[in-house]
Amino acid sequence: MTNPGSPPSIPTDLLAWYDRHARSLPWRVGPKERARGIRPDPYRVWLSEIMLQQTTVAAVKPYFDRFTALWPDVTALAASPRDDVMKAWAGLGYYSRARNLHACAGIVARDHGGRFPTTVDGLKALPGIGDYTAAAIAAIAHDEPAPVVDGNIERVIARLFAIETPMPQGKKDIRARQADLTPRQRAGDYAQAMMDLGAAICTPKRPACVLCPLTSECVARARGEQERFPVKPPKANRPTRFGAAFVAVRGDGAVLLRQRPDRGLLGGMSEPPGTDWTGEQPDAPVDSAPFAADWQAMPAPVVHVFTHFRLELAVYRAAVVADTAPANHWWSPPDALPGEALPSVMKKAIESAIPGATKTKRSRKDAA
DNA sequence: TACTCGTGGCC
DNA sequence: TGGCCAAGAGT
Repeated sequence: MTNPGSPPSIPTDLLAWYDRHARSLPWRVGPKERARGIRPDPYRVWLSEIMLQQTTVAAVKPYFDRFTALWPDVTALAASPRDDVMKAWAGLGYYSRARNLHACAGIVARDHGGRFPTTVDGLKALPGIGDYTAAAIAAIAHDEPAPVVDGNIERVIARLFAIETPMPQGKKDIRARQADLTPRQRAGDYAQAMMDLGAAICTPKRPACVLCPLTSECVARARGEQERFPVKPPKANRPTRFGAAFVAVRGDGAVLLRQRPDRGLLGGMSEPPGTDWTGEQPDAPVDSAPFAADWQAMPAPVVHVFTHFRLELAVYRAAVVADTAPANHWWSPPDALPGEALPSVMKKAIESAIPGATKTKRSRKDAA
């Protein structure tokens, strides 16, 4: 697929800009080092790309540092219990990424001798690696001229060529444009340059066109309607669901937890026992408690917004005397609670019942 | 294809 | 304040 209208100066101008303005990131080999022949570690490229899926750079940084300290290479990650990975991922969201991360590490360690495939097709065969991530790893780690298209690049190209087809149908055209633009040399730097441009200059709102190295080549800019692209359909409404969570506290401060099923929402993560989440306010949630106790309702529900619904979670607390836990439940003592695989919504629920319980002693002291 | 799947920051 | 958005993948 070729697009004769693509000015060949776009990759050249962009790489010249990148040489001066590349962001310094923990997982990145910058253009200067890259020119000296330093190659990125495919493990670190892979790990960062998985973490960065639908997630901001600022949110990823501390997780990337922790993961690489705990697991310096893919063999170490594969050898670790999956629950340790889920605990380290807690709070980052999209938990299927953590499950697939561990599965992928196992396959690379056992079936590929600890080395990642170098081709797009080989990478795409691995769990958690789709079109974008396969192209990104091939380009960044191996300088393969694979067409990388993420949300940033989609926006940049939609504006450069004023692509009117609404997303996601327009992705096909954008991918063809990107395949045509991607240079045979410095494909990894080119992909990262496009993403940096989208993140820093060609932003969704109020793009800084006066600072853009491609401003003279941008069709949308020439028409003065850069913010109209990419064209997207209107979004569906977010319904509200209701549920209840039961925070049982033992005399020593331990909290009763259970593990969620492996698939679906928050799959494989931990939580206090609770009701299902439904579209209606439950009449008597206490009837659904894991056991009879003096359940005290917290004054306000925890409100949490997921991608496609909003949750109002009524939280109940009870002091209980117990030396056993129901099947598939366990008592998590105070010093273990901050390290549990608790998604943010469940940390919020526990915090509303026991302020400070999910924070480490150090972070509590730092906050004070 | 269209839906599911988290979280936090921004204006 | 709430809608939008972020280096998407799996089904």
